Amino acid sequence: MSKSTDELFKNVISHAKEYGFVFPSSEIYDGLSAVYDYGQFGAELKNNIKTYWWKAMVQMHDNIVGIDSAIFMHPKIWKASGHVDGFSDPMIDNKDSKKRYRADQLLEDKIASLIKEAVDEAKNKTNQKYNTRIELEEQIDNEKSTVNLFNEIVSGIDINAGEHRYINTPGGKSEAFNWFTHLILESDYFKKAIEANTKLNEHLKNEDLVGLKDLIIALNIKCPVSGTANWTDVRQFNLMFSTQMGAVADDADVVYLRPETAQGIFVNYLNVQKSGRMKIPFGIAQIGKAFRNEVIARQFIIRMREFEQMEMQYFVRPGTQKEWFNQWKEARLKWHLALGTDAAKYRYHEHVKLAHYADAAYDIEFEFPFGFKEVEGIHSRTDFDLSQHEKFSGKKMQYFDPEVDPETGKPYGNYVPYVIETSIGLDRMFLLTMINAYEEEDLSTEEKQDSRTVLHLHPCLAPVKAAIFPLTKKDGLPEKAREIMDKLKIDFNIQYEEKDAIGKRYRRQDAIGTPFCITVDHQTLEDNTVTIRHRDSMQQERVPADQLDKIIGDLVSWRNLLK
RNA sequence: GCGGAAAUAGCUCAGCUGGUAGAGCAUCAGUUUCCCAAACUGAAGGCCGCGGGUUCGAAUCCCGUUUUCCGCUCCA
Repeated sequence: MSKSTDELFKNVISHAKEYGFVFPSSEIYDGLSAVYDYGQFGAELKNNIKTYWWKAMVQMHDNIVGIDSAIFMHPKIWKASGHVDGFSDPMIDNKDSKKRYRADQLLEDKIASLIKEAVDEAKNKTNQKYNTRIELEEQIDNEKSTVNLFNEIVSGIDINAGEHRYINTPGGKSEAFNWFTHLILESDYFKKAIEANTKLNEHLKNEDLVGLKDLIIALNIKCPVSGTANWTDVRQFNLMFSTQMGAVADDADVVYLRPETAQGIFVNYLNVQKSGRMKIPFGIAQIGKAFRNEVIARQFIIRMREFEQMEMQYFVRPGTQKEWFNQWKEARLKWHLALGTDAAKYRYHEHVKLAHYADAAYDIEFEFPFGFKEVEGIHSRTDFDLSQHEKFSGKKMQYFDPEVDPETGKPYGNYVPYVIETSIGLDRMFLLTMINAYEEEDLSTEEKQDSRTVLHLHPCLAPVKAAIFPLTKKDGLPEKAREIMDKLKIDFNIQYEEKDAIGKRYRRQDAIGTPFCITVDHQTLEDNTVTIRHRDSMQQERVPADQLDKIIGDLVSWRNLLK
């Protein structure tokens, strides 16, 4: 990060606070870490971003509907979704290097390296004994594949039955290969690894943090950075917030604050499908808050404990997920670019390591001053979520598809739909919009140094659509200006200002991104025309006052973004 | 959570080797002004982050603490 971009980010943050966009939460009580409040203009801007999304997703698609599900949900939902297990990681710190690790990953790595020792040893011995060259294929001769090999051996899969996957011997796999696997299974390294693996799984299952630490000590695992085994205790990091439901403390059940809005959609999939008579493919959209106890939550509103998501889950026929995935990937980037953002600031990032539920995943990333960061994710979630809920709830999540498959000539029939998810972080989108709009413009001439800070917000998103100024606050100009404002404020968010020099008022509106300033002068009293000044060009034009609603209406119309 | 830095008016900061708290902008009340900031007069605004210690005396020195920033660690 260069000095100047670093500076830019800081300036945007202080601008956001100074002009009523974003305030630190509970500031008068020293603040609450990683929680922020949206101020008077921030709330407007945020609402406008939501409206843009909702219109683009729901209003513009006749097969997508929106819901608003509760933040509290049945605790079993989070078991089904995998959040209860996946969202609480055992962590351990090395006291010398100050590095933090996931305890389970440290152990898995150690187990993998033990297996590798066993395999290498067996390989060498086999090569000696049979005077042959057994080579592990390249693709499995690394740690990850070693773990796979290990898992297959452990789970009793007969590797002899497989193809030439593990061993590449010129003379076939028969005797040398058997000897090789025999050596592995007999190896002390391997036995140690199996034992460690068994214990690891046991401790994880029982949430035995002490056991995990003991195991790390017993295996003499060292920090890769400091090289010491000077570890802290293993601690549990719960990434879900919990609270109690029920007024009487004794009877209260633990419920979680949802860590994502998606599950609210999945558990209502049947309700929406039936009550709306939805036909596949169809989508369910939702905007709502979600909560995550991040280990480190920083960098302003990019990572908050309480945040808002705009998600759409698109239910499709199995086998068609790839096409839909690609289609939504394109469509979502278009939504971003329609705002006029420089396309070079966006990029796709493909997930190489996929989540347990996904068969494809792309992020849309934006170049923030501190680097490219995910703003939106498009994930192909397969039928994982609905199948899980089918399993945990016992309710059938199937859809009967009466359409005829042209290949078989029969209807597609019953299936659990596949899901394409588009999920955008509203707060990140907000920050992106602010950063992208923010400019410190140098307006200096030879005679005079001058500058202005301006938010080049898209007129559709601007918190205030227009400001009305009487040129001076006498001669009946304020009255005339208020008269014009009263007509406009029915349709638009309007501000009235009469204090300070006209130039200063223009600059104040620039700072909050108001696209248009309307000035009432003496000529207005004569012929009912006003000047309208455009934020970005600073150019003025004189127009009839009674056409303002149409002129402004056209300029801030959603048509400009959605067409 | 660890390490480093910082915290003084709404904002940006000054305040020396301890001696009663300062500026500019912003705000408020007026004056001036027919189109792009910083014109004139006046007013208000501070437990110098919080707690302790040293001292006759602490914004200033010491210790602790909180918050923020910058790194590291985590993030389907």
